[in-house]
Amino acid sequence: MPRAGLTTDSVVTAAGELADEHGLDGVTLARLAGRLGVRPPSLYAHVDGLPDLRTRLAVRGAEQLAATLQAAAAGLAGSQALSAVAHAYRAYALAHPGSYTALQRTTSNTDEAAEAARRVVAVVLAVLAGYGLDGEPALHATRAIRSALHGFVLLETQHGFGLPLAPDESFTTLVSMLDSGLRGVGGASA
Amino acid sequence: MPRAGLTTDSVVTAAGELADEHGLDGVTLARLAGRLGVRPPSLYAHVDGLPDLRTRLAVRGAEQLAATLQAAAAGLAGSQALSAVAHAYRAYALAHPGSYTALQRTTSNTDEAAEAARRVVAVVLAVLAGYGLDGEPALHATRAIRSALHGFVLLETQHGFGLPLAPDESFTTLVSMLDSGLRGVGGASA
DNA sequence: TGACGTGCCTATGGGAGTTAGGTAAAGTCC
DNA sequence: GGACTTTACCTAACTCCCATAGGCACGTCA
Repeated sequence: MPRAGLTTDSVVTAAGELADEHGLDGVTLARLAGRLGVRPPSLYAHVDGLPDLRTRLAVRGAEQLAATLQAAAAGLAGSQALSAVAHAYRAYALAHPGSYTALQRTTSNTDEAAEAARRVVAVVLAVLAGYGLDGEPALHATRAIRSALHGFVLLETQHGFGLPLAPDESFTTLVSMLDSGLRGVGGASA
Repeated sequence: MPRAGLTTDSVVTAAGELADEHGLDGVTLARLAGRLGVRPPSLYAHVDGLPDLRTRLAVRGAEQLAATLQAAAAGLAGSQALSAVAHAYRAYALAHPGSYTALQRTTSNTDEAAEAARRVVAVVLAVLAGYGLDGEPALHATRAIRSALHGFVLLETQHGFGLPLAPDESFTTLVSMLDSGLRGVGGASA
């Protein structure tokens, strides 16, 4: 029997595809092994069990998200930067729902995950500088923005919006609320 | 052997406690049966398996949340109402993390779940009326508010905030951003 | 007091994650 | 090019979970 030629990277990649198709809970070692043409125990040579696999998915997702946001914000400032980052954030989550869920559900904070999270925060902080915010108030505002984007995307991907109302417009409303919210808070403290 | 005297209600209540202690994924029929002094199959007399139990947890959580928000908003308007609702929302999620997770993850939309969701939306819409918002813009704003609260609470309960920064202040920042965001959007369209 | 409904039980099956130990393919050194 | 080492993958087996089927005994009501 020829070897499948797996690596940790190819296993995690396949798991990501599985997560985007069947949801994060649909990622089982049995199904993943089936897709890779291998028996479940063989995966343990590349990944240390299901929790480790989930952590790796989360780290990969965080890194991709951070890179996406950095690229989106490049060369922009103020409202334009905020809007670009927000839409890039949402686009990533919609395109990779499984990875996004994984990245949210991580409890084990590895160094790589922390590093990716730091990059995301850095991008938002750079945007906030355009609103005259820095220091501790900027950190609080970062949390607020992150919360809003995260919540919206989660509700949207998990079909939490009951009403038949265009999500695009709702998202635009959210972004402009954040924009004027930042001007209100920033204007008071800057 | 004396009977345990279970009812559907007592089973769901115990499951809610379990969810708040061990997380929603920690709610297994085996563990639940152990807590109730009963064998796992006995639970099927009161609940139709694990998915049904999760749905019931979600419905109960949604009803409790709606009632909490209604009580918090009573007699208030404008910024005060917004702040009261927001803080009540966060307090409920922090006090009942398991139920809150369940209420978020529901995919099966029963009539009761829809009704509870409708009540939550109604409370927020009433608050928005104080900002001069109604109709479709109010619905979009409702989604925005819900997203922000939901995202914050999720990040907080799942320890998504890496930095050692007081969450209370971050939340206050979020609420005031929403407040000025609503004034910005509301003033433009009302 | 006897029959009935039903709450809870044991027994059983199937599927998932995980570990232990074996086999054969791929790489390495003389 | 042949022998040794490494390692990718396998089968077998264990545990824990959800779920179903069928049986026993408790409580009620005529």
